[in-house]
Amino acid sequence: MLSERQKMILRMIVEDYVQSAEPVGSRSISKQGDTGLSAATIRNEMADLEEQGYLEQPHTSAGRVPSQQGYRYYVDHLLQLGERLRPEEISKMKALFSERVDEIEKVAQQTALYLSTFTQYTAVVLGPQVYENTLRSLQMVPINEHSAVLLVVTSTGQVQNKTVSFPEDIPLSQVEKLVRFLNEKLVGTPVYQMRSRIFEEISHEVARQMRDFEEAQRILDQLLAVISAEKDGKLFLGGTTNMLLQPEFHNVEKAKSVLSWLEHHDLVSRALMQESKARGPLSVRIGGENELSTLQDCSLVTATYQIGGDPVGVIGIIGPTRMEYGRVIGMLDYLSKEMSHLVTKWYSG
Amino acid sequence: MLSERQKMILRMIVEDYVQSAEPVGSRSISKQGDTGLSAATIRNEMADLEEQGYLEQPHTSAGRVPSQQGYRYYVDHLLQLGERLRPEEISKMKALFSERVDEIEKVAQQTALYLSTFTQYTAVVLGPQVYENTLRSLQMVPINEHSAVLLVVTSTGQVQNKTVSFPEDIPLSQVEKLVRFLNEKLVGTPVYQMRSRIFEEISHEVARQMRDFEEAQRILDQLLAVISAEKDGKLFLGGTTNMLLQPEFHNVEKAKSVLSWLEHHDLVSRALMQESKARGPLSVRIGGENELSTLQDCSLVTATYQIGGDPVGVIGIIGPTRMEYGRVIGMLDYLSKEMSHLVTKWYSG
DNA sequence: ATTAGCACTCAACGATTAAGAGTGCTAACA
DNA sequence: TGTTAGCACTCTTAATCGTTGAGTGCTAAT
Repeated sequence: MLSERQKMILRMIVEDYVQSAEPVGSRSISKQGDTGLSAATIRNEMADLEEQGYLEQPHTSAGRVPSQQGYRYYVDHLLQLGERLRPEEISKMKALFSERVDEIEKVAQQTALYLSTFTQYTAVVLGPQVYENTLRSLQMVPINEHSAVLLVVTSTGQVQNKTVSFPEDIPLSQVEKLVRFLNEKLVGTPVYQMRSRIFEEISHEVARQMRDFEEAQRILDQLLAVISAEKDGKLFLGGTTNMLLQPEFHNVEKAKSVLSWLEHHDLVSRALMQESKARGPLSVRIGGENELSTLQDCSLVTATYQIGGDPVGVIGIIGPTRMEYGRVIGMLDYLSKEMSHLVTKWYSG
Repeated sequence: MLSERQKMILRMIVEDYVQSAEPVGSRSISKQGDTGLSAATIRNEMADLEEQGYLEQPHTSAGRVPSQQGYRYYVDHLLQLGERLRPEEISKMKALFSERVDEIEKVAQQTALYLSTFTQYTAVVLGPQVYENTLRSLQMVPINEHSAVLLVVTSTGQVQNKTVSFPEDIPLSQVEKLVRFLNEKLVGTPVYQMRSRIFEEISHEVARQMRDFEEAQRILDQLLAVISAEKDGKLFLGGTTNMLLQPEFHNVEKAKSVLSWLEHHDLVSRALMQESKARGPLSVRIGGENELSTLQDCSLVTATYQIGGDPVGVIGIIGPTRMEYGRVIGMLDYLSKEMSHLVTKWYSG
C-alpha cells in the first residue's frame, strides 16, 4: 500500500519522465515547487517505491524510471482526468465532427490523422463494423459475356464489390436469374447470418434451379467471399512514422519491428478487435501486458465507439510505454464519444 | 570518354559497393580475380575516374564510392541486363500471374509484395487507370427516405460508390428518375469525358426536368465526385519498412522523411504518374535527379505497364542510390510486361 | 520523522594512442 | 610508355584512461 506522499512522488516521477525521457533524480523532484521535502526524504521514498516494484533504476547513480507496474498504478489511481486537452485541439476536433459527413470512412481517416498529430503517437482507427447490418440489395452489372460485377449493398450503405466470371456454357440470363432469386430471398438478412442461411436454405434450392450444381456452388462461394470481405472493418492508420520521433525507437531494430507489424493491417485489426472484446470500452495495455511480442515495448490504448451500447469500432493509440496517458485517454475518450454519436446518427438514418 | 579498362573498373567498383556498402579500395579490385592489374594501376585509374566525376572519396585514405554520375554511367552503359533473376524468383512470379485472377487489385498488391521481398527495397504499384474506361452502369440503392448509395460501374468492372443524401422535400422517385435519365444518356461515355458532357449536354436538361435547379446541381456534383474519385489510380505499397534495412537509412531523420512521404499516397501517386509521363516506359532517377527533395538520397526506378502501347499504370522501386540496378530493372521489366499482358487480357474481356 | 553531509558508483565525455586501411607519389622495370 | 613495387603520409576507427558530474545510500544531527 502506498502512502499519500508516495503516491504524489510516484505521480511526479511518471509525469517528469514522460516529458523528459530521462531518469528522474531526487533533487529535481524536491526542487519542483510545492513539495516541502528535501532530496534526502525523496530518496528514501524512492528507495521504498523501488523495493515495491513501482520504480526502476537503469543503473546505480542514475535517477529512477517508472516500471511497468509503476505506469499501471499511475493509470489506475493517480491519473486525474482533468481536461488536459488544449482548447484549440478541442475546437479542431469539434470542427471535424460538425462537418457535413457523407462518408464514414473519411471521418475515420481524419480521426486517425488528428489523433496522431495531436498526440505525436501512432493512431489506429478500426472502421465501424455493424453486425446488425442487413443486406439491402444485391446487384449485378454485366461486363461482358462471361463476367460481371457483383455488388453488395448493406442497410448502412456500405458497398462491397467483386468481379466474378462464370464459364462460357452458362448463359448470362441464368446468372441474372440467380441474382434475382437471391435478392428475393436474402434482402433484409443480417450480414452475419448470411453464410448459414445460404448454406441451409438457399444452396440446394439454387442447385435445383440451375443445371449444374457445382457451378451454382462456385458462384455462391464468390458471393460469400464478397460478403465476408465486409466482415473485417477497415483499418485506418495515422502518423505511422511518429513512432520514429520517440527516442525509444531510435533503435532501428525496434522501430522496424513495430512498423512492419503496422503494415499488416489484418493483424492489427485482429489485435484491436480482440482488445475491444476482452477489455471494456477503454483499455490500456502497458508494455508486457500486451500479448504480442512486437508490442512488448509499447503501450496500446484503445477505446470503442458504440451504437446504443454495442461496440462497433475501435480507436486507439500506439506509442512507447513512456506515454502521456492522461492526454491520450482524454482524447480517446472524447473522440470515441463523438464517433459514437456520429455513427449512431448515421446508422439510424 | 572512358577507356574499356576504366569502364571495367567503374563497373567493379559500383557492383562491389552496392553489395558491401563500404568504400572500395584499390586492393580489393586488384585481387578480384580476372583483372591482371596491380593495385597501383587501379589506383591511377581510380584517380582518373574521380577527376572525371565518376567516383568520390568520403575522405582521404578511404576507398572510392560511386558518385551520382558514376551510377548514371553504370546504368546507361555498363549494365548487362543478363538474367540476374534467380530461377525460383521467376517461378514464383510466374505463379502469381498464372493464378486465376478475379481482382486486379489483388495482383497489384501481390506484385508490390513480391517486388519488395525479392529486392529488399520498397515497392510501389500504381493501379491501372484506364482513361478509355466508359460508364457501364449507374446504379442507385436507396438506404432510407433521404439518402442512397450511388454506384458507378465502369466497362472494366471498377466500382466507385458514395452515399449521397438529398433534402427531405425531394422525393425519392424524383431522384430515381434522374438516375434513370443519366443512365440513358451517359452509358458508354468515356470516363474522362464525363465531366464535360454533364456540363454541356445534361445539366440544363436535368434542370428543366427537376423543380429545383440548385438541387439537381448538387446531386450532379456528388455524382461527379464519385466519378473523379475513380481518376486517381489506387496506390499499393510493399515493404515500406525495408527502407530501414538499408544502412543509409539507419539515420532516423532520413528514414522518417522518406517514410512519411510514403504515407501520403496522393503525393506518391502524383510523382509516379509524372514519372511515367516524363520518361519512357522505364525510368531510372538517381539521387539528385529526383525533383522531390525527399528523394535526394534515393533512387526511384519505375516501369509502366500498358494496354496496347498505352501506359495505364506504373510499378516501381524506391531504395538508396546504392541500389542493385541490374536486378531491379530486370525485375521491373519482367513484372511490367506480365502486368501488361494481364491487364490487356483483363480489359479486353 | 526529516535533513544535511559525505563517501561512493557509474555513465558520459574528451583526450590520447595505436592500428589499419587506403592513398599518392616516386622510382624502377618491361 | 605503361605498369608496378615500395614507402611515406593521411585519416578513420577502436580502445584506453582519466575526469566530470549526476545521483545514490548511509549516517549522524536536528
